[in-house]
Amino acid sequence: MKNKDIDRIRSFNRFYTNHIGLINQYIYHSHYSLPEVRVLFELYHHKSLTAKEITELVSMDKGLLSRMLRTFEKRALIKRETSKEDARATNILLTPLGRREYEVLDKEANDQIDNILRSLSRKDRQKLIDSMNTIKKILSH
Amino acid sequence: MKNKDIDRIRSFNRFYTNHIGLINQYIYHSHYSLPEVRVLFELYHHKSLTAKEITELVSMDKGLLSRMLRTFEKRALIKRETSKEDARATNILLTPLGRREYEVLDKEANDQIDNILRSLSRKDRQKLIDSMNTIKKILSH
DNA sequence: AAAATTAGTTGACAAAGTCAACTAATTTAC
DNA sequence: GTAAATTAGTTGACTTTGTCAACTAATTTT
Repeated sequence: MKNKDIDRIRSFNRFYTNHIGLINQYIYHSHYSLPEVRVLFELYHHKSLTAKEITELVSMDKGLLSRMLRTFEKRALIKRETSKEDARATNILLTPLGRREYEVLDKEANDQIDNILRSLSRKDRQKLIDSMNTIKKILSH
Repeated sequence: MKNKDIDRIRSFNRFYTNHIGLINQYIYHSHYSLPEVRVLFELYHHKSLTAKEITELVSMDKGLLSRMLRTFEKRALIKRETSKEDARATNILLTPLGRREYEVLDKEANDQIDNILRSLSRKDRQKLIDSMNTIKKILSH
């Protein structure tokens, strides 16, 4: 039955939106906002990115990002290097301090998930991860 | 391996946040914002709610909700009735127009999901829903 | 070499959310 | 039974987040 399927999926979407919201609250209470964490995440996992690339990765307005990067720069979290190939573009990368800051957030996020996993049996944990992988694979087409 | 599990879950969370974001964009382009849709959803599924109850259901600031309800009232989407039992509280319910408006949004959301399901084989569809139910059950404890 | 495009910055603004003070109604506690 | 405390909802002031368009400087395209 198709309609029932749709309802189940929408119900899951509501449920999971809520679930992720609860998880994010935690990191949210650091002095980084969620969009800031996402940008730091991308910078951490890429060595170097242009502002353009970041806006695409996290689908953020370039004006907004520009200001965010300025505050990151003031806090010495990032370093900018004008691209050799194209002087319009700037390569942005985390400073050692920026990397350390991200690692704190990363640790908090890990702990958060770890707390949830801890409350589950090994069997449920495996089922959870299998289900997530299944969903990801199916929806990635 | 626990760390790998954590990574997989975080990866799924990023993936699904993004996925839901894409789905929501669609409804977002109606003239209702996401929080507005959530409030309409709750009102649609409850006949009558107090403002207090709504703030709890969608975890929204009461000031913000108060203003939102005022605009809903101006657009004749809701009706308010002072509670007989407690004159501080107001029972809020959708007008017939409000219900029709929500049904349009609901239809759009269904179509959105339906489009995704359409692209899947029956087998994948079943696996997708099973996985969602599994996750929901495991994480609801 | 002029015209069009692109990366990033800036300013003006709109939308969303937070917080505390306030009113009116209702409990609670003496 | 009445004063004090609590509760539902409104309002105002403010912050944060996001949008949009104009602008500068560099680079392609024609």
